[in-house]
Amino acid sequence: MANPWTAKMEQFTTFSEEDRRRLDDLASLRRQHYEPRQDIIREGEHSPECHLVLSGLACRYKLLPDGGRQIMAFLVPGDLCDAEIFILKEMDHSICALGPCEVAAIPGEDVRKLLLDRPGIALPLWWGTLQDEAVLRARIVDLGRRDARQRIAHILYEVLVRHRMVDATADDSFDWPVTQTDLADATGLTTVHVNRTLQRLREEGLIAVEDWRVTVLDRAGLRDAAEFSPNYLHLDRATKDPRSVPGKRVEGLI
Amino acid sequence: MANPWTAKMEQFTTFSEEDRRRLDDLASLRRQHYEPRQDIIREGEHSPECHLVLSGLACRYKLLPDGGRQIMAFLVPGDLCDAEIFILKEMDHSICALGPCEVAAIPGEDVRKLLLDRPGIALPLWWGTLQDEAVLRARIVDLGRRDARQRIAHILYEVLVRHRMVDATADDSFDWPVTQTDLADATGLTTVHVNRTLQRLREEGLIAVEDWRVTVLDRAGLRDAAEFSPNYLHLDRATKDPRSVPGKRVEGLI
DNA sequence: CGACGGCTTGAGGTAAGTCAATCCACGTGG
DNA sequence: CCACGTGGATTGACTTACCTCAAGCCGTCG
Repeated sequence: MANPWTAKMEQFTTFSEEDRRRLDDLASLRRQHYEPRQDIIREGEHSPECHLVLSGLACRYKLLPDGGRQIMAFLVPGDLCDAEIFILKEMDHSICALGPCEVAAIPGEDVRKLLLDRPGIALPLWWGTLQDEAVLRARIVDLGRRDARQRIAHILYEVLVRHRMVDATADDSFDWPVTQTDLADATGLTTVHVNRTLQRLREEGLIAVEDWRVTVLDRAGLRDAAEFSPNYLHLDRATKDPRSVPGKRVEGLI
Repeated sequence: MANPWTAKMEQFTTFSEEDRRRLDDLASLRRQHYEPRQDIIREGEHSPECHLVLSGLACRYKLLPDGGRQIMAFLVPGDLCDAEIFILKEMDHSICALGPCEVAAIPGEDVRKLLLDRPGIALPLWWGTLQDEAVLRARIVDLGRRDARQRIAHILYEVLVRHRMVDATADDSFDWPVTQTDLADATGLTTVHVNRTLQRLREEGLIAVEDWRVTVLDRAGLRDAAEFSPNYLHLDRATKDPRSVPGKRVEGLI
């Protein structure tokens, strides 16, 4: 996977060669490796650089007074962990690598410079944050109005789509270094109930889980089980610039 | 209440006279009135202008295939409804006025011009969207890991704080044109259960509800019931510019 | 080998849901 | 002035999806 950051944004726009080169530079400047279960940034901290997931799976989470944990979002390659550090004094939640992760640390200063030099980049960047926000809203709908089976199906289907968005070679499976306890903390359920619900999705022939990898066996079935409606990902390309290269956008994602 | 938009952003920064004047102009240019239960913008629509709540209470919501509704956020004066229209082709959710609302319709073009003319406004504007996003995450924690009493207490306490943020004269009560059915759709509960839970909060002497107005009788008690932690609102002012007027920020919010 | 983390299973409990009726304030039309 | 309809709040009786507790299983690793 070349640069998942540009790949993600190219669902929305087409970059000039120079734009893409500058983004690639930023993404390869300071590469970091995180071990499974290692925090990338913690609640209350501030960092002069923001973090971009290059490979692996991470999550946004918050710890509760009673020791509980709520996972608010899964981060796939191409997602920014903490764009808020440009503005806010400290993080109001933490980010943790679930499996082994490659991460680019991007100095805030460089992003500011890039936005000045290459004004065409601001919009795709903003689009990315708006998509992230829409993903949060989708989670709210899940937690508020759907049962366990729908919640889990929705998360899995969404992660599949978001993976395929940044990796045109991906098939219907993806790495999933997520314990059932993690999934419980993301869906607002208990481990026990997640276990029984996953069993059911497997029995129904919708998914298979093996060796920390999920395979979607019946894409339409899983989509229906999740009542998945893709509009919130805003994958309809906005710019219709006739000069632009047609190629990059991944088709047939949903 | 003068201009709730600047009042909100002044929790974060201090504007120059000229900045404030320009913002005031935008907020008063095209004033609209919405009746209770009237949609301000609907899922699937696009609008050339974005909407700012000047007075009243509105909500972000999404309709589900089965006819259900999930309210994802309450909008108080000073909140932008649909900043995404600058970027995205269409809304992925709807906004509805809960009570009578005064709304400013701000042409996207004017915002772009303002950002170019007055660069100092970009950061406070961005801060606003980041706060909105943090409010969404708080809702996820609520829905995922808290029981009915905590959820309702948290929403009420948060709305109180956000009101006080934009209205220094506000006491411990606020307009609440929200039916128990609305509150059920926001908390992921049923009307029946919301009813019993509200009764309990009243019996405990934490709140009183009368004539579409909530009065918080025991602020500390409600805060504890909600396990409210204010850090996600990022009310610690970031800029420490010594030239700035000290006055505008509202103290003792929490 | 034992310890451990993650998965699985069973039995029993509870917060919240469902269904259905009643009450009350209101607005409206005859 | 009253009968009526309506939307919202309230209540009771019953059901259920999900939780709790507790044990057992299995592969991995030191």
